[in-house]
Amino acid sequence: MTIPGPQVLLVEDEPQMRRFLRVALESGGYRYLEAASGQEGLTLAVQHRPDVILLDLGLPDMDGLDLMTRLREWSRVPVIVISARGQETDKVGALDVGADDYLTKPFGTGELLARIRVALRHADPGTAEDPRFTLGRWQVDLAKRQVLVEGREIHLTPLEYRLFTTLIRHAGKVVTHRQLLKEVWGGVAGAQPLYLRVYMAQLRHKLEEDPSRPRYLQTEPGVGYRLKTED
Amino acid sequence: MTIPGPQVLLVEDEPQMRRFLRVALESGGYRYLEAASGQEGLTLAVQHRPDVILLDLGLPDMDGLDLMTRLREWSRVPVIVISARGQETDKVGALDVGADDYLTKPFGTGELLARIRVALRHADPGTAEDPRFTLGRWQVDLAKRQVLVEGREIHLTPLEYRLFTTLIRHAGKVVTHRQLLKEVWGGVAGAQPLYLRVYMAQLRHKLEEDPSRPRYLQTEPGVGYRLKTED
DNA sequence: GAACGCCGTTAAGAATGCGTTAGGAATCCG
DNA sequence: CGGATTCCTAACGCATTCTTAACGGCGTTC
Repeated sequence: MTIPGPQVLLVEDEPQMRRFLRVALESGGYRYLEAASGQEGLTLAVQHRPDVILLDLGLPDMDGLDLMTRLREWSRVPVIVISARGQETDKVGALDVGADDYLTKPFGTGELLARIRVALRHADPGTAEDPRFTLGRWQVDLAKRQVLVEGREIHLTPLEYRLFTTLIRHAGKVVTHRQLLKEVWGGVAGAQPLYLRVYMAQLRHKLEEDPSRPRYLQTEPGVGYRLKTED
Repeated sequence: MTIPGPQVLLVEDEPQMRRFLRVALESGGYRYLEAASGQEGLTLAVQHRPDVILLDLGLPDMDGLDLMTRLREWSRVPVIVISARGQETDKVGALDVGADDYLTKPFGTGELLARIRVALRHADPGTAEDPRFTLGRWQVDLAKRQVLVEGREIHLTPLEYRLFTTLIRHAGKVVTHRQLLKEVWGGVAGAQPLYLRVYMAQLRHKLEEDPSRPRYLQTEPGVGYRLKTED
């Protein structure tokens, strides 16, 4: 399965150029949206909130700079201007009304895609919500290195956390003693299976409702441990 | 008199080009800083924290892409590459290791200045919007470089401020010792975890209500520190 | 039913990491 | 050049974390 990529809106009146860019963008993994006029471009921008806009300045119905100005009244979506006009005054004008980049035709698709990546990088720092691993009463935010049990934060020591996240990475599957020792203790010589018993007990105390009868942190006798996912 | 403008660091080995750009930048209202080699460029970046870096890829002592990579280990300062090489692979390579823009020589000063304005706009997420960070009794105005605790202004030394804002930028997340040392001390060789203990103690004394039991500036033993956000 | 293997639990000492203080070096600024 | 600020470094005590050992329960085997 593919995660739907960022959405790109192309505002361009020439059908030939649209076809060309559509292929480039879709094969680059982006969701594609197009408008043949400035009006349509504004409408689509409102409706779909694209992640990047590619804007041709030479539109039939309205001036590209006007479109930029109208757009910037309510949105800061990155705009990459693509234009046949390479005059410096054109570039400066577009950049100063809020465009983020200016590409002069003709340009290579490689460069275009690279500049789109830059634009997305700029926009990203706000939109990124941390992915969370959720199981029963537990919520684990791997980016924050934070473990919540029923919304309350639980403190785990470095080894506890590594053991827990190792089980999470292999959620549902049995992880052997040997593998756990390797991944958590990093192949240090003295690592013994005894450590696992001690730390699993600590984890159960901190995380399980009834530590003596664990619901998720299960033992596979003679083999290893596993984090049970379904119930 | 003029308010000191943003500071621009130029990394460029050709004296002629340096003279040309110096005039352009200073008459454009920017504070100007120059380095003739990659090493010097990195050093000046650490010491002066420029607002924008103009980087010529053709340096005598080190590859421009290496410089980008080293820089991006601890800083997100906008970098505009200026290069005589206009090949698409060069552009894509530079943009993908973290450059924000790529200008091919020769270029006009008007365009350069406009692209610098774009870069500054990105770095400062909107002068129209709050560059302010609020948490509990604290108010941080990142634009003014001002920290208020219950409305009273608290003076932080440069390193204290950098450490604090680094934690703010990763608010909620654990920032490892290594990462903090890189971002605050700029990857200088002698940086030791001891520094962090000393400066965290100072920050807590200046900012926390009960420095011995910090509410926000929390320690993650064996890992790093974190600015706890209430959620 | 005793012996054994495997696991969970607890606790205590060892090792490590952390907070704190303070003094001297380095730097900045007038 | 002198004073003030800021930074670096070392030392010490305390807290946390890791390691290790001892003991008891449970099931299986002989």
